[in-house]
Amino acid sequence: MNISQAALACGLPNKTIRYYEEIGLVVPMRQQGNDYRVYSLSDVAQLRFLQRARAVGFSLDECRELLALYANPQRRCAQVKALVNEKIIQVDQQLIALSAMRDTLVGMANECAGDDTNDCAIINQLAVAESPSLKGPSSMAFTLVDAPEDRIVRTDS
Amino acid sequence: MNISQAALACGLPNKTIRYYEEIGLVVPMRQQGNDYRVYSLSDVAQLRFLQRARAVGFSLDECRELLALYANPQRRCAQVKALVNEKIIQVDQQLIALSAMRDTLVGMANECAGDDTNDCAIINQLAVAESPSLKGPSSMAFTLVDAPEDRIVRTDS
DNA sequence: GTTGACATTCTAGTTACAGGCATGTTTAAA
DNA sequence: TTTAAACATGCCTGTAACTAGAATGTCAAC
Repeated sequence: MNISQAALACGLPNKTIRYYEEIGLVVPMRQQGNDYRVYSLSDVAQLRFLQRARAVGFSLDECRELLALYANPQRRCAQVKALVNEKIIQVDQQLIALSAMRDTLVGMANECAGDDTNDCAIINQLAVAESPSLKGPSSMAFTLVDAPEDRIVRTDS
Repeated sequence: MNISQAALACGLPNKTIRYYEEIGLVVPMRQQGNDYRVYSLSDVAQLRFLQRARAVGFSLDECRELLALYANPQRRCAQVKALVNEKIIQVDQQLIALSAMRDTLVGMANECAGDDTNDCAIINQLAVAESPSLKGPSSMAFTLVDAPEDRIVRTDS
C-alpha cells in the first residue's frame, strides 16, 4: 500500500511517516518506475506501534528502543517493563511540576480582582515574588522607569 | 551592571538573557568603548518578571504580552486575569493528557510479568491496542515478517 | 487531453534555548 | 611588566518532532 493508505491504517499524518523514514524508524520499499513508497503490513504494524508508543509519552529515541525490542524475539519482558517504569517516573515528575504551576496560577487568579483598575495582584506577584536567586534589590515591584544604574563589582560564570 | 550580575539577580542563565535580547524582550544599553551590555535595575526587574512568568508556564509570546501589560500603566487588571485563566485551562488540559498517559502506562506495567520470557504484555498492547483510526487489519500483533503486501485502491490527503 | 488527486524532493520554520569557537577586555597575581 | 584567568562579545550549529509550502512528477478518470 502507498503512504496515504498507511497513514489511514496507522493514524499518523503523511508527513510524520516520511519523517520517521528519514530518521530510519520505518523504511519502506519503493515501487519501481515511480519511486512511490510501498508499505507492507509489517511496516504498518510498526507505524501503528510507533503511534501508540508516542501517544503514551515515549520520545522517538525511546520508541526506537521499543521498536527494536518489538522486533527482537530475543527480548526479555523485563527490559520492556523497565522502560515503562522509567517513563512512569518521568510522567509523575511532569505531573508534579504541572500541578505546582497550576496551584500558583490559581493562587494568582484568586488574589486578583480582575477589574478595570490598573493595580493587578498578578502583575505584582510576577514582578516581585520570591526572588529566584538570593540577593538583589527585593522591592522594585512596580518601578519600570529607567534609573541611572549603580555600578557593582563583577561576578559571573 | 553587566550580564553576569543581571543573571545572578534574575536567576536566568547568561545565554537566555542574550536570547531574550535577540528576540527583543529586554534590550539593555551598551557601554561605550567595549560593547558590554549594561543592565539597569528596570531591565533586571523585567528579566525577573520573565523568569517568574516562564516558571508558571507562559510561553515567550505570552510573556511578551504580559511584559507589555506590566510596563503599561494603562493596563486593566481584567486583561491580565484573562491571560492567567486561559493558561490555567491549558495547564488543566495538559494535566488530563498526562494523567491519561500515566494510567495507560501503569495499566501496561500491571499486565506485564517483567520476567525473562519474551512474551511481553506491554509489547502486545503497544502492537495491537485499540486501532487509532478505524479500519485496518486488527490482528498482526506479533507479525513482523515481511509479507508480500496486498494492493488496495488509493485514498489519501 | 486535461483536470484533480495523488506522489516525490527540497527547504525553511517552529520553541526556547545550549554548546562551542574565535576573539577582545579587564583584572589580579607573579 | 607581563601574563594568565575570568570575564565579555558575536556567530554558527544543534536540539525534538514535526509542519508548511513550493516545485515538480504520476496516475486515473472523464
